Amino acid sequence: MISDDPTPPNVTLEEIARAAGVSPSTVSRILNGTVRVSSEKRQAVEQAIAQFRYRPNVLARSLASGRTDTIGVLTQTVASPFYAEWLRGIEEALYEPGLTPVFVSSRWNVEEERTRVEQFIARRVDGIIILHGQLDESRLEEFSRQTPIVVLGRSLEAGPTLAGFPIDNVQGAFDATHHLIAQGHRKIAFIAGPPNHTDALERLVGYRMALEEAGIPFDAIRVEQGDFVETGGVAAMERLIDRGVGFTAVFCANDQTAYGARLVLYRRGLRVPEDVSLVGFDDVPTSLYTTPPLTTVRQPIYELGRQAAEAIVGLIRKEPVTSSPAPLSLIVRETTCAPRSAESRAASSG
Amino acid sequence: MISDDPTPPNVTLEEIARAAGVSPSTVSRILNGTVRVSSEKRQAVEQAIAQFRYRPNVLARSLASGRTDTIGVLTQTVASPFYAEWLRGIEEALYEPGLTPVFVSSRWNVEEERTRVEQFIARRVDGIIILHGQLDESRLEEFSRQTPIVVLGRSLEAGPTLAGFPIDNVQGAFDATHHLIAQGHRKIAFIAGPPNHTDALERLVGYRMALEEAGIPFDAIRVEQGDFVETGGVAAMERLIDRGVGFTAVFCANDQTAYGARLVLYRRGLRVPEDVSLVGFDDVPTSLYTTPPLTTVRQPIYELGRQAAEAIVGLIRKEPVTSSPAPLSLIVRETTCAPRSAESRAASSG
DNA sequence: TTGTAAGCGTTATCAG
DNA sequence: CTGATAACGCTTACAA
Repeated sequence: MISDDPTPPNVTLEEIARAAGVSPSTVSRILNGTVRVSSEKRQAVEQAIAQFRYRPNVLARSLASGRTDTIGVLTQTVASPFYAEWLRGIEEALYEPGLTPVFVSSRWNVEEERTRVEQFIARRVDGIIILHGQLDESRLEEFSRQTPIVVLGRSLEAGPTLAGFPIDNVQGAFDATHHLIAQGHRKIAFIAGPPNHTDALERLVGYRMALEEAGIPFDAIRVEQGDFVETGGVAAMERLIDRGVGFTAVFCANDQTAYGARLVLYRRGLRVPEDVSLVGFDDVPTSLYTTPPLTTVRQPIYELGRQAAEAIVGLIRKEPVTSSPAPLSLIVRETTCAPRSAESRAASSG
Repeated sequence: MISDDPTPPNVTLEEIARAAGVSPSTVSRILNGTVRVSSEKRQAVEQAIAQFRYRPNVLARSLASGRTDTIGVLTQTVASPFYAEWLRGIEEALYEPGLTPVFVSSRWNVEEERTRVEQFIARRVDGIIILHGQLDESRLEEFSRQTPIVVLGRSLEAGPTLAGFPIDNVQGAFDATHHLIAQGHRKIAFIAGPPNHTDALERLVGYRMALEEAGIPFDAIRVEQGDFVETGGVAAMERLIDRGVGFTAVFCANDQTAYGARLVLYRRGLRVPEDVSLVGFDDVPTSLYTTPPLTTVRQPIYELGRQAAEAIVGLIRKEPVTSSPAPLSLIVRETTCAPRSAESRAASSG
């Protein structure tokens, strides 16, 4: 909707053919290495290509061949350390098979999400990778009939062109909470994620399960609402403290939330982990460098990205897809320790 | 009941035309709103479109129209908090004009960078935005003859289809260093960026200029090599301390470097800012949440992204492009303060 | 091996 | 307003 002039002077395959004194098909063959061509003609063609700086028109090629060698990648936002790492995994894994990822974000909007997928299909991408997403399963199933789809972070009824890679948030959250309990904490607060976000909900479940298993009664007063970003962590932690709720540890629904919480702790003069233990979720790259380094549940994000990429390639090739994503793991760093009241028994050297 | 909704693989415009009893051109017209059509036929067509779930093939459309409504965006990596924010700016600004960004990264590889740009051209993107990039100017000039190009972070001789948006790294680094000096620091260390990176070099220049202006002799012993990521900051800071170089403040070539340096300080029991003041560069989103929040030079990344996007749109429309990027600004937060006293050398010896 | 020719799905140019 | 009919640039049987 912008340009108003005709296509810029672009050299075409036909012109190359003419210049090299061969037929268009021969040029095409050389370009794609389809069949052998006499080195004589090949020379001529290659020279013409170089001379005219010829670049094949990908659009025309795709239109004719029915392939675009392109994978549509849909995320909620591109502006997050979490997604960035994930995209990198996809990108690297797609590089070798010669596929190009096209990243697009739906900015947390379901409507836009649907539009984006439709755009992908309209662009005839060879496959689509969706991270989470809020599209309902039937819709996904429908779309997948037009283009293979892999959804990361969701459990889907597998089909020949649809695969879901669930992520075990419950287990991860359980482990994190359990770790705190094992260190002697009983009053463990939880800063949740967006109430409509599946991951967030599952993490809450894991938290509750660990509590229950340890015979610690769940108390809603220790649960605050966050939003998966720093500001939400700040607000939640402030409410938690101001309300006078007692706690010796805080489990945050993700790392960014933990960053926000950690800042409030700092402002209030509460030390981490001596006064309050802190655990995050995701293991975003920066979490290794917070002060002190954050104990968190590691999602092998980069790996998951790679796997999603490999899965979509498999789907495209109609190969069987093994959907067993890498497991989450608790990474104990330095934001957790035994609560002070238990110090006498712990006798750690810190 | 068997579904009467088989969703044929690929419905085409022609089939819609047939189903609606009109000619392909009429369908096309309705799709593009080119000219008025009788509401009678329009009805029929729209119904057919809905019924068959028809989605126009973008490839064919582009091939025929010579327009892709797409902007190629080339970054070094997609896995950086810095780039993410920048991409978001581009994405938002391109949304309104109806353009779709295609993000691709060259992974710090010059060769790949060239390949990517060529791919963009082969895909007939309407324009290209490059962040920094290592392509030499003549090459860029050449490429820009095929497709308009905007380069952010570089100063380029402007042409009708090429524009560079330089960023004043020197000034930013000068301000940061000056801030430290103004607070009484005299022994200011500098952790540099990659030696072949223009931004890194310019920041070093700014550092030296501020020193010089204040009559403080430059001492290479206080300059350590980093690499713009956390690990480099860690290594550099360790060398700085282990070597017994005295300093009361450290200026880091970027925020990620500062994160690494800050961790070493923490490990060594040096407080920030009481024992050592710390300044970064970029103002990555997380820097607001480090402990304590990082004093840094703010690059209005999001804004720059928007501007780059607007510039490329301008170039495409052949409108004059005003290339005056938003200036950098020092954001004083909590990692800097006056040095304790002349005696207190942070790393005075081991 | 190499050339010919028929598409691929739309848009665009002209007549009606 | 509407419908033929060329492009658009390349791939790919099908022949030669």
